[in-house]
Amino acid sequence: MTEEKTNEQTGESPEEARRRKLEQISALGHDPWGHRFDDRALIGDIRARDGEVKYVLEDGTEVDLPSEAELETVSLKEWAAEKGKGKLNGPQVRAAGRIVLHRDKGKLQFIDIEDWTGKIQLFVGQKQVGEENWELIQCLDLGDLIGVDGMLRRTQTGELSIFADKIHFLTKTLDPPPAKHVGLTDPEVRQRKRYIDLAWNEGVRDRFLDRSRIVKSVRDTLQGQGFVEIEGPTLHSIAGGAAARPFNTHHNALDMELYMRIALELHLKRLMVGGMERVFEVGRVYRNEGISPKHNPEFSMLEVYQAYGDYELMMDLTEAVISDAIKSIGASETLPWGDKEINFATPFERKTYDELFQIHTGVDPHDAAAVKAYASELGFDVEGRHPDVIKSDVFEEKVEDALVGPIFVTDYPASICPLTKRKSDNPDVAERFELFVHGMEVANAYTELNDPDLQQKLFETQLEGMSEEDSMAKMDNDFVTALRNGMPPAGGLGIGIDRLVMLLTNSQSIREIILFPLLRAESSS
RNA sequence: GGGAUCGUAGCUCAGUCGGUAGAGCAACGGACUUUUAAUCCGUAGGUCCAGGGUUCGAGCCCCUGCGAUCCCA
Repeated sequence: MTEEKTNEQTGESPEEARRRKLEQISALGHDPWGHRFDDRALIGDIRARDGEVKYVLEDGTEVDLPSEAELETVSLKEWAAEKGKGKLNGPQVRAAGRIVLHRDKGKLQFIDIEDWTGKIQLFVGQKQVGEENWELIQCLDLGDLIGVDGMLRRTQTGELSIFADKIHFLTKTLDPPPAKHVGLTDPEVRQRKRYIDLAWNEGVRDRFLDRSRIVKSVRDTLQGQGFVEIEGPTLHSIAGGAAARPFNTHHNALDMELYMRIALELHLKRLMVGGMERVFEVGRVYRNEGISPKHNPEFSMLEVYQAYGDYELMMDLTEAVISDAIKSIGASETLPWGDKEINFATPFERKTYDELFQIHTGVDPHDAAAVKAYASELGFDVEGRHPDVIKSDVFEEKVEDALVGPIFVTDYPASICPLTKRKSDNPDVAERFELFVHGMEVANAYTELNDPDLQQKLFETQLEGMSEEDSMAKMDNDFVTALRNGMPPAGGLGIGIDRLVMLLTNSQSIREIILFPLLRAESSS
């Protein structure tokens, strides 16, 4: 403690070193926080210009360079020696990006920079950039943002590189990056500090860019079929349209209890009454329930309604939306899913609820007593509960997890579908399907119920053994009134955007595809 | 809500039986004008998640709390 520190480098923390260099950058007359930097090309586009790099012989003849594959076997140096005396020439380029790797060879440095289209190596020599710029280059740290002007060429080993004429300083990074090539692994920190995860962990940024492409593709597919996107309210006075516990909130001026929406359904249907014949909304819904690898309290839903349609049409639409989304991220119909695969070739398999029930349980779905006995064996509480609720419990337990899919499960028991039209030849069966893939419910669709009297009755009917918050049957008089004004027969479809993105990007956790998933508040201690 | 596992340097991780706190990367000083996770020499860096307990002695054992991950409900 009393020992005197004789060496000025003693005890300097990474941050102190960076702050020292920040001061130095200012002292050299540069703004350590940078400024507008025009005319830079994206690194991906610069890399695509590799064909413009030529070997120019002394007589002025330009020779194409060997391909990347050939350079695996022959060094560029040997290749050039064979061609005769000459020099490499390429286009003048300007790039900007984050320093992700740094190899210091004294009077020569190799700096890898990255933007959101790719990485490229900078060849930076003291003699080439000049003394003044070289001093600035001594102040660079991993993570800093820089710009570069230089010629696109290849090094002796064949690596496509920008041979720097000048380095521009664009922004200092005070925190050191995570371990190179290992990155940030702690899942908590990855989510709390998503910026580090995005900047440094392989594939994270691409996954979120894919998410954006998928959402865009969904919109394009629907708009291409004449659907119109709308924005419904997120604050609802009745949390209807789905069976879920809502978040409660309050409007002060109106002194009114409100709920964050749990579904988009009922307002989109009101629009159908108003003559919006093909509408959809992609939006956030909020469900005050548990958090799991498949559940985040806020998530994104697509709901689509098509006048004069039905659930069969919604199956075709689901296939189109998913097929187009796969194309939009440049993927193929067969996608990896962990150590398994998913084959999204259309048409997807279709089987009825009862068929699947029979197959996976061996119990006759029409024999209520047998189903009840089977459920009892599985440990379900069966007394005083509606037969269809019992059947639904068994279905979720024994069938859903077993479904590999993609498979459309069709024709659900009507009593658990209060917003769905019944089959004209069988009022006990609802024209509904759900799409399952590897046990995950991805889509849910109905031929929409448009009979106001039946809708009112179903809202009034609580199924035995179902708590109010687990039930979709919540009276919404305003919605029933809307139906009295004539909603066309229609097909309606809901797709869980997050789950679709999970499946298409091989992400087993929803937290990998939601930028900022809900986390417990950090303790202040 | 229940169970299991985890929390150690900026990052990734070791830490034996309870006995002086360790490595790699990053950082700092030095050498190097064609490197590829560059290499080589040297230096520094710790609230072992928090609080309590047991003990001569706790990163390690016990309790409580906080946070995380997975499984189950």
